[in-house]
Amino acid sequence: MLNIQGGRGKSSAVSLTDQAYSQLEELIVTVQLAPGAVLSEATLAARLGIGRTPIREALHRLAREGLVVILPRRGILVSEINVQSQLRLLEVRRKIEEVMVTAAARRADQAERHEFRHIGESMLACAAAGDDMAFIRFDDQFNHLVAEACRNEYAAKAIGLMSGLSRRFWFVHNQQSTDVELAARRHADVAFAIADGDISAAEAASGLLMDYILDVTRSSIDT
Amino acid sequence: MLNIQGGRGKSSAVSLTDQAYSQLEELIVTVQLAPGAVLSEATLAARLGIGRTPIREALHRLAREGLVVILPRRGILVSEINVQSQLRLLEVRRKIEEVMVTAAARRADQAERHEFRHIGESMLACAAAGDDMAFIRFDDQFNHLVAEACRNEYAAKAIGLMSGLSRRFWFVHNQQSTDVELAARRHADVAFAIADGDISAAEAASGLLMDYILDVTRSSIDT
DNA sequence: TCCAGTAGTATATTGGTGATATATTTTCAG
DNA sequence: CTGAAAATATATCACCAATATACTACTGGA
Repeated sequence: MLNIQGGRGKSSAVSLTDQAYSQLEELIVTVQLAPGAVLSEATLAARLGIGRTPIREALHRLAREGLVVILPRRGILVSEINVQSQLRLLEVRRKIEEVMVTAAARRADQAERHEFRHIGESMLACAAAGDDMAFIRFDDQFNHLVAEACRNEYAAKAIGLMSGLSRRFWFVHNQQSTDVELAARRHADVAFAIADGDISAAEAASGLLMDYILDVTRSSIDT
Repeated sequence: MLNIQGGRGKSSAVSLTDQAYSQLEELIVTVQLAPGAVLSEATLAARLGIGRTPIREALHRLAREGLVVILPRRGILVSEINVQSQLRLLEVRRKIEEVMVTAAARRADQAERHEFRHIGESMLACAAAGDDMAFIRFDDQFNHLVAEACRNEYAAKAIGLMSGLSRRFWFVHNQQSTDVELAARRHADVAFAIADGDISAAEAASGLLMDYILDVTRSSIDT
């Protein structure tokens, strides 16, 4: 039989597949593995010091997210960065974020609302201090908190499909063309609206945030 | 080296993983593998007559879609059907479908518009004839056509994440409570709006279709 | 002779199998 | 009731198979 309830024991043990996935995603998102780079399961297995099976499963996950392309029996290559593709991604990401943000404004508990306010204020502080790296960390926290507070696992999973490509695009283009002050303002407005439970304000702020991201994405065509 | 362009040769060869995935999804969606059923990689491998590796990869895909739950080192079970969960799913599916349908109305080519009209008319004919099974097949065609015509791979993938759970829910509940006439009317309105390239009509029709699906889902609570 | 084209062979890479290691639950003796 | 051991399941590994490309030698014609 099977104990359906599941153990209260630590299920935190991270599988090698998860480790491989995290490491590879980080390498690709930060373009340490550059777009167009040719990979192989064997090479990566040697590089990360684990067997081929976890590497293989991790690569299939990354392929689903569009970060690598698997050419059966030929090899694996890191996908190219494509602005048109990114614009299509934002077309649907905008709507999903809207759902998540309004749901979070409706459903977040008190602890989460405090956390939203804290993150919003921290983002503004980072912008004032010009600390880009700290801002990016808070942005990560913000995204995870929204995913949890919206109480909608399907929206969270759908966004998760796109987060890798979005993060890589941001990583490559923010260095040159990002206005951290404005980015922080747009994010903080969303965070405060959720903290206040103001649904229509959250929806409006989310729209403005996505407009901003869209502008940055479009402007990257010229550079 | 690696020929990036790739071969013009047939890449249609279906992997065992794909076969296992298709078969298992069908078994679960049609509840031949009932919710709560306990599975194991070894059992399924024997049942489908293939090795454990393809089974394993297929099960991980199904877990992403929420059709099975993997309990690490303990077992695998077919997920339960949950109306509340289905309502959360529809909350986000509604928005993604809206994006896809409006995009399809904007971007479909002539051949696709003809196909949309044909499918819409066929659905109405099925309803008039009371042929449920034929209607379901056209619904499948319709969904695939929308995914292709909207020219947005990210929306298509996001919907794909949810299609398994949606199909199973429909499979279980339609036998008792579906009004095929109305379902066909709602679907056909969307199809015709796309065929005409009428974006706002497509958006409105999509909303009505989702309202209908939401009604059916909510009404299943009482039964 | 020299070059283009082609068939055949070698190599590299993923796809897939079955065995082994490890973790979790269950059972049963004390 | 407690704890050790058996049972059972996945997680991982090492190996083999299938296949696509790259390379090489050969052939035929100008």
